[in-house]
Amino acid sequence: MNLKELSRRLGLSMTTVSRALNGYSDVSPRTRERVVSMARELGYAPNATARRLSSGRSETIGFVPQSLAAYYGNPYFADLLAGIGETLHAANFDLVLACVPEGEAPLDVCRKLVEGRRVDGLILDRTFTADPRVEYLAGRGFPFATLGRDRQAARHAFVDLDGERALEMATMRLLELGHREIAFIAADPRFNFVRERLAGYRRALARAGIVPRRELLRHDGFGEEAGARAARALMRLRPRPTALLCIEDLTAIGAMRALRGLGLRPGREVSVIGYNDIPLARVAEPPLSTIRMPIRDAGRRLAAMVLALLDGADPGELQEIWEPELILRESDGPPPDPAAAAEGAARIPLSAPPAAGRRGPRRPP
Amino acid sequence: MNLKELSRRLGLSMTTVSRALNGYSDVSPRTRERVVSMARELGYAPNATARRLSSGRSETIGFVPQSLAAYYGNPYFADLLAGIGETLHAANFDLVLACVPEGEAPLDVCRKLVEGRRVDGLILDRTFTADPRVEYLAGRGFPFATLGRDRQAARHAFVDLDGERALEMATMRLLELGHREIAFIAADPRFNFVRERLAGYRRALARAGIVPRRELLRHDGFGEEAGARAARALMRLRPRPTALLCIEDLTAIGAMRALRGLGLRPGREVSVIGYNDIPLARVAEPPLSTIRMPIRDAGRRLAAMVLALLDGADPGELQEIWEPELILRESDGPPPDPAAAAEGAARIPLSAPPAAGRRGPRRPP
DNA sequence: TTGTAAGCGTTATCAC
DNA sequence: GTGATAACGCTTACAA
Repeated sequence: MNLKELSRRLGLSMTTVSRALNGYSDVSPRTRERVVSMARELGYAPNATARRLSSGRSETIGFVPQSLAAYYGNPYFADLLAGIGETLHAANFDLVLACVPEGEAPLDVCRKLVEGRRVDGLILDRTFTADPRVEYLAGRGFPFATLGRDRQAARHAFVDLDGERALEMATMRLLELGHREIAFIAADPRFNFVRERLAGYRRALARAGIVPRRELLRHDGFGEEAGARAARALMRLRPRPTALLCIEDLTAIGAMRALRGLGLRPGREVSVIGYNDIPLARVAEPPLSTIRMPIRDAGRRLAAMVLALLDGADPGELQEIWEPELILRESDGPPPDPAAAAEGAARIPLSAPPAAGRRGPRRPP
Repeated sequence: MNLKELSRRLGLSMTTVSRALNGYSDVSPRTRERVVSMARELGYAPNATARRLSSGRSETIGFVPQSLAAYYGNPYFADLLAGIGETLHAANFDLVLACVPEGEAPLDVCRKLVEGRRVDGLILDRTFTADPRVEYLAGRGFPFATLGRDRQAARHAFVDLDGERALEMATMRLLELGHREIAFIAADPRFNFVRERLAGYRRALARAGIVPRRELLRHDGFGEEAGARAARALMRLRPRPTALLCIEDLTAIGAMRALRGLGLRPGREVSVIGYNDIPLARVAEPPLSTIRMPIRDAGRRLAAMVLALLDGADPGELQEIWEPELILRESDGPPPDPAAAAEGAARIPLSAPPAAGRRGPRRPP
């Protein structure tokens, strides 16, 4: 059953039927009613492909993850997609999920989608500071929105949590608790959000007059395993860090596991703070202090932004930096020996551990 | 740049250019080369929508999850999509992810996709025993494959782990360790996989001459929270179960957490076995014994099956039941008091706890 | 308010 | 080997 057949049966032209069905005003109520009820009766559904070709719109938005691998084992992916999907669904748009296969560049996937006119707009996540996907799309003026900023952010729509501020808050919290040896388990610094968070960490420390030793910063990656590995390495340092900031909750949960394995209680001997507030964070042991990221809402906004772009909105008006919220649970607390930490640790120089007796008191063995 | 313009520049007809580009044999090598190089030079990419309309194929496969909500917090979703996506990508098909909004039926989403001819085939997951999506699609002879069986499974392609066998193995393992009070934290029994696993549990128990008390079976749902809740309730039972089978790993991880909260060590006082072998299972505390589900491979197979269906394959030839593998880690072990468990517990009747002194010895308080 | 007809950019069917 | 030309099923000027 197609439009031609339906109009034939109604004794009307395709034009009139099409307009009746699409809610145009210049069709008589009686005709519309006849058309609609006959369409339902005959089970008519318009052919989306034909509509798309004719209208020049694909009614489809693509999502091109930086790497799906980054989401393996990561529970918040479904929530992001749900937010995007429900918004697109309401607008009768399809969501194409582009899975970038190992060894292929996300840029090539973007290209395929854009040049084949398979999508009207795109959503990107986990932007690199210099992101080839962004350069390409912004260069072409193609409608897109990103989760996270990058160096071209001024030119496109985005939603981002203020990661710099977030890590500043988390670091300040630890400083206020008396920590001085604060480590950061980060990830690949090509990710812009890694840099931002790092900047917040450094800023808070700098304000406290602390330059963190190089060894306190690690770029291990996402996921539990990476967090555990990093934590174990950090615990071998002397002086030993009394607090661990983690790039993501899974990292933090892995780190806490490693700590427990070493007989160190997270939140007591060593504080840990995560990022994202995944469902697991609330029920971790101990419940993880973290930064709340309303990922579902972010998905909704991203989809809405792309839709707005298609309606001619200005990308400059579609840039949102959300204020972070620090969720304090039980994985952070004062360092075990605040006096020693405050006195000794803060003056450790940037690179090598101090030569014996050269400066400052050493920690008790 | 479109086909017409490209052919004009080449001084060839659209027909020839189209055939040269699509690898037809009846075009001279010289012409093909000219066409291909000119196309690249001018950055020609065919309009997918036009191709789709003309060829009658949408080159798109849809994935309609039973409920995306079931995947919130569930880490294996990305892996499933990766498997589907990489296979489709290789075939130059798009993957449309249909997010079923709360309050809407997955069936309606299927309808929209099928009747609007937006997809050539579908993939479904978490089938109900009586699944409206399946009834609808099978009834129309639409190409689709499911992750999991249902009562119409004979009529369509599917991949499934043999859940009945899996739970039989898990239950037998516990019986061999000496457990007799074995609880099952299940989920909504409309899911066919819940029924299958339940059947395996019952079969193994029956073979050991055990009819489980009704209270030992719970239908709490997925996720950590549900698992924790169920475990706490089960631990209030007398006699107390010495082992917990869980419908999914997250459930099991939640259950283990609750046990620890009650001062019970998983793998010692109470054994726990999960299902799926998500990455978290390996690093849980203690490492979780579970059933391995190669979800990525399942995604790959499902996509390949739908593609095969489009090439005319017979659904009856595309039905795979995979043999489960029990992964033994540290969350299972003998019951704390095997003698008492073996003697007393097995004879508890099905429904109510025994009236005092009516039959069998009671457990020591 | 309704109808005619020209696209949309391909692929497919024929002739030549 | 190559080229007209007709679909594909819809939307949308424009005409009536």
